[in-house]
Amino acid sequence: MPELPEVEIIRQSLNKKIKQKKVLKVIIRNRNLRFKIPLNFESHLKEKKITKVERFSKYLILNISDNSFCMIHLGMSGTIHILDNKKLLKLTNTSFYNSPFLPKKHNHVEIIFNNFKIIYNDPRRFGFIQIIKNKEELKERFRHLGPEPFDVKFDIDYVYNYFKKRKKNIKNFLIDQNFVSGIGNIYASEILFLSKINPSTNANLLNKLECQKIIFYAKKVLLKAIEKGGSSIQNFTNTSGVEGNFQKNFNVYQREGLACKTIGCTDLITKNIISKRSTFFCNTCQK
DNA sequence: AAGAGGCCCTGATAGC
DNA sequence: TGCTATCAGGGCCTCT
Repeated sequence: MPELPEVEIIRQSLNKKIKQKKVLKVIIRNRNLRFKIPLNFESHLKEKKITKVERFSKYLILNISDNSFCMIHLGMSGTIHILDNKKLLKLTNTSFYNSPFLPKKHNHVEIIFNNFKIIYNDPRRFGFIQIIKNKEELKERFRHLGPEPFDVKFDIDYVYNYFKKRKKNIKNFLIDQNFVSGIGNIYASEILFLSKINPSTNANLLNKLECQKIIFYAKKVLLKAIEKGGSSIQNFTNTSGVEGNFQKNFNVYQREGLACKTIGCTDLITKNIISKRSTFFCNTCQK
């Protein structure tokens, strides 16, 4: 489940690898991702340079030399691998695959460069790859998304006023991309734990101090996760050295029944289903 | 317009 | 052992 930090880690290594490189060929084995990959996808990329790789929220944005964009979303189980002439590099550790090697199944898209290729693998096909014609179209595509937690627009006035006129629990808002973009189910639980706010709390009941805490810890948790190379849900080891470590810093996520990490707290972590999503919290620390 | 719920998909796991 | 049911959840869609 790549969220903003994991996508940022992938962006960094992908940018290093393919910036200013020319696409020689594109192979598509399965067009049926979340959205069908259009038939002209291959010809659109062929013989063009990738000028740089950017990111917004959980979206990777490959800038193409003709001023168009190739947008990639990894959905829940998408991974990107680099197959070098000599070695295989896995750029994300968030899939359900345990193997550090290239999975045999579900390699849907290959983008081939001079002496290496990048491979998009996605067992559940919740991800997608789209061509965006120009900047205006890109802006339109992201129009519905709220600011990232790092955005100066994500401030106390925005958050407090947003909550004031709405009626939904805070957990739901944190994973609502219209409100704030980039946070998913894992980091939402972590942010609320650090903010000492119960995930079921109605957002319009939060005072300004609590809103400030959410803003502060949203930034802090995501930055820390990026610093740690993202989160690996499965505990595998990999020789390519691109594994994430943030899962070791989880306070609540997937820690149901384990001791709360707050010093002096003797409670156990609880799991609740909120709007069909598992939510982890400490009933004592998060009132 | 806000918010609830459904759907897409495969693999891991639980239960019989 | 082999079957079926359930769960995992991001984004988009429909309905109220």
